[in-house]
Formats: sequence, structure tokens, C-alpha cells
Amino acid sequence: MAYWLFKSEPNTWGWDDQLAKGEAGEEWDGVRNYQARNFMREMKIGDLGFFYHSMKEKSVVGIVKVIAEAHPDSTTDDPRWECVDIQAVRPFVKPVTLDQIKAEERLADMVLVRNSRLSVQPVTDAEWQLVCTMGQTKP
DNA sequence: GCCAACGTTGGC
DNA sequence: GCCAACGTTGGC
Repeated sequence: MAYWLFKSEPNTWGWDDQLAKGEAGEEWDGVRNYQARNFMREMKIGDLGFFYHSMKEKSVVGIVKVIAEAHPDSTTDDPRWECVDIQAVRPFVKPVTLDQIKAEERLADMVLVRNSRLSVQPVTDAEWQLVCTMGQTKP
């Protein structure tokens, strides 16, 4: 199973919105970046991801699960863009801030640190375990 | 609120 | 196909 990170600006779509969707989950739509789209194409049902709040908060705030593999993005007619559906799994007991991640040398190669603008990113097993530990949250 | 970095677009 | 210009993102 693979791990991912989904980034969102909380004023646009935040953890609370995701949580409110419950079991049904929601499309991760609006991505207009090839790299991010390609990662979504690689996702499988059951893969887990971090839910990251950008801008003011800059924290990993929860864990989500992929519940539908890549399909056309319903917010555009442009067939190039696809998205997956994700469901909130559990919130982080303690959100892990970008500052904490940057301060942890074992996380220096996280895509979040290397390429902060990419909105959908892969996360390695080691990174997954460590960030969950930092958030006092079960992986 | 600013600005650097990046990705995309479009003219040549 | 290259590259300059532009728009957007997101950290600071």
C-alpha cells in the first residue's frame, strides 16, 4: 500500500469539510497540475494519505483514505484532468506543523519540504510512520 | 501583503 | 520546439 499527502487551503476545502462528508467522501477535484494528476492515477483504493492545511496553518491535520481510483474531474469538461475520491479516517491528535517537519532531519527529503507547491505528493513508509508518531496518531 | 518559485501558455 | 511572459501558489 502506498502513502500520499493531499494539500488544501482550509478556507477553500478544509479538514472539517472533509469530515462532514463522512463515509461518502468527496472528490479531490480542481487539480490542474500534471504531476499531481499522475500521482492520483497511481493511487489504489485503500491507500492512505495525510490531509495538509496550507497557508496560515501549515500543518498535517488528519488521515484520509482513497475510496475511488482516478476518474474524470467533474468540475471540468477538459478530459486531461482526473481525480480520486477520499474519505476522512481520523484527525491527528496533535497536528504536525511544517516547522516541526522542517526541524526533523529525517524528513528533510519529504516532497513537502522539497517542492512545497505540489498539491498531491507521495509519502514514503518511513515518513508516514514518523509523522504519525509526531502527531501522536495511529498510522 | 509581498515576493520567489514554479508550471503553463502562447508567440515565434 | 524553444523560451519569454504570465498567473498562481504558498511560505515568509
